[in-house]
Amino acid sequence: MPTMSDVAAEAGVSVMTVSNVLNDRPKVGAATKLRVLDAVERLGYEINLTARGLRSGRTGTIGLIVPRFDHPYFGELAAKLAVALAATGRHLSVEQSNASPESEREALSQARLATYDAVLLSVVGLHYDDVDRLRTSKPVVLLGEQQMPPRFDHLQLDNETGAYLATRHLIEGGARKLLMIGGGDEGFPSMSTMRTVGFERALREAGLQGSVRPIIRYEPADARVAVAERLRQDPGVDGVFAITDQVGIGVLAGVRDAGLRVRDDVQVVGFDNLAFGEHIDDGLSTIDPSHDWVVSRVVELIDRRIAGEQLPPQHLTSPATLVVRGSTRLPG
Amino acid sequence: MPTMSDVAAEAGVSVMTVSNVLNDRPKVGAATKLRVLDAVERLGYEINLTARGLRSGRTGTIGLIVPRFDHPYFGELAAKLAVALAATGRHLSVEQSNASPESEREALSQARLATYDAVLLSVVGLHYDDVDRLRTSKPVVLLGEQQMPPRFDHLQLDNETGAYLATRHLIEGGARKLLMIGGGDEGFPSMSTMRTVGFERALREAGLQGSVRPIIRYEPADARVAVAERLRQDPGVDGVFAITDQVGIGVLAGVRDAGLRVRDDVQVVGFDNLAFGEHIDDGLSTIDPSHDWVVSRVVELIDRRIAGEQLPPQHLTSPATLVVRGSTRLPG
DNA sequence: CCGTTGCGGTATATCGTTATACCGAACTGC
DNA sequence: GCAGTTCGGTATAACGATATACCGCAACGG
Repeated sequence: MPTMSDVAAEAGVSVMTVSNVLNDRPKVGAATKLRVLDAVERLGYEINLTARGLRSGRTGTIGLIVPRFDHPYFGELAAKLAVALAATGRHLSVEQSNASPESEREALSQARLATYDAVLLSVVGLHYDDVDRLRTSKPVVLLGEQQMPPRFDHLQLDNETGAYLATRHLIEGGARKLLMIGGGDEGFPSMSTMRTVGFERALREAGLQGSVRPIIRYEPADARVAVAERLRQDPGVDGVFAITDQVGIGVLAGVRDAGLRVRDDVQVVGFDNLAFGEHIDDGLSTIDPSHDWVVSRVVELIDRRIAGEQLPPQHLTSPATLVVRGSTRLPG
Repeated sequence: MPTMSDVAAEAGVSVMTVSNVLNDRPKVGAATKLRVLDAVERLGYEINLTARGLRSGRTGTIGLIVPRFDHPYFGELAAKLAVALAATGRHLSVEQSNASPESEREALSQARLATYDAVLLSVVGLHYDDVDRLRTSKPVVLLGEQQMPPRFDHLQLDNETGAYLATRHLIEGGARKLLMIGGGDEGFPSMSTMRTVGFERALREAGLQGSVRPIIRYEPADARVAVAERLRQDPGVDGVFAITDQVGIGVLAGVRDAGLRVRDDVQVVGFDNLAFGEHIDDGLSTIDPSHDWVVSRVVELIDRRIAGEQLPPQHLTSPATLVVRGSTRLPG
């Protein structure tokens, strides 16, 4: 592969001039510019990003580290981030943190982080200490609902309000005996804790009782079994708040497994507004996490951080809004 | 951030010795090794991957380029690849090719590809010429159903057999008037063409007629409208082959929109075996693309390519198997 | 006692860029 | 006519690793 020197020789100029042309730096004459571009064309030259990165310290690439690739939530977020970053001339590269314990350490190592201009770290499933250990010279923005060291920029969702809205919606649609699948107070303000708090606030406000059935993994299969079992034990349940849409799929299936009808017998609402929710059964009502809001904040924030702007750690909370579909009843 | 020189100074050895220790190269004494590791610890040194990459030409990272992050098919494949690669000490980094036309060019540029030890390129949505233009010194493995330049390693699915199995299964369950949603002969052996061929082979074998309703985007929403419309025009349809599971979701919804029952009135089978298919309604019957098979082939192949082994371009076809769930009837 | 071998370790060049400083020629203003 | 700018361009030294070649010393065989 040709290098910049080859191009310089071909065009009869110095390497710096080639570099200047390729980076649109000012001090280069029109005629020279053409000669260089011509030589680039003839040799099929393309820049070596590794060398550029080493010398300049910038790579043009933003890293996004997610716990897993095969969860639609991250896929949908990543897709939107990629588009938004592309618009600012940056490039998104996504890594999975929990392919193995070993690979998690590696993905979070200073060495790996340093290959990016900035890192977006989805903290779901990470521990406070894992993140606190992070040493890095590059900007890091945390994403997701988990308590984390305050020295980082951190964007999260308004879990409590979202859960409150979801639950209130169930109640307004006539539910009187409510069940939350997933969730439970974990003793610190995690996603699970905060959504449970919101669930309980809505119940309290309405003077109703409800119960929480925690599950270990937020997977459809686990939720399905848990909800079916519970509905058989406790047939009066007429409203289920699923902690995520992924859990919600399982809840819909579990309601059917128990021989009941979604909506008419048991209303169901999820959380996350994943794309498939629109087409499952008559649609899964849910809480929208405002990905677009998050994405534009993130892009703005890393722009400023990369530019070296000094500002205190930003802790932002994105709004949660209710999306009504066929798994719940409208009030009245 | 400390560099290798700092560590060398701290330990009272040369940089090469530090490098030798850190890379587990033989020619270093036990005592020296300890001194170096100790210095590394004290300084909190981590290697600069960019510098290593520049000098050695290897990065330890494999790139996976997918058309979009927000499609579960790629998420599921990427997750399995990440795990399998982690086991061989490599690291997976995923990029999206179609965030914008601009970013597609960039993702496929020699410059970008050169930052990886090998590149896995999902060719769905790419044109023959886009891929044919690819110039790269690194191994590239193509993934997916699309006709592509034969000089590349290429893994695809046995689309024809998969579609045949799906269709035969519908027929065995009693379907007599079949409809394929998505698909159509595109004039070259694309995924759409091959799945359509398989569909038609099964029909021919059974002496039945069927029709194909192409759709532009393989999205639930488009499929839903298309299938509902068709079922109203043509009420006798009792079996639908959806070209993908994603389309299948839409078909299930469309069948209900048309006032019919999935399975009892209209059997439905999809393709891809996406995770959510197990929990939608009573489960969506589908064709499994043998991701595990693909993943182990890919890992093996890039191992050999990276080792510099010379072998002719590998064109492999993964087996397709039927997964029966609640959207179809068992024969008899 | 001397040539050889092997072990532990080092000096130096190099990967392909960009940052920095500097330089010569042409132009400007007075 | 000369100092001061501006413009176009270059030489050189990094960035932080690794590849290569080489070196000193102890052990060893004959």
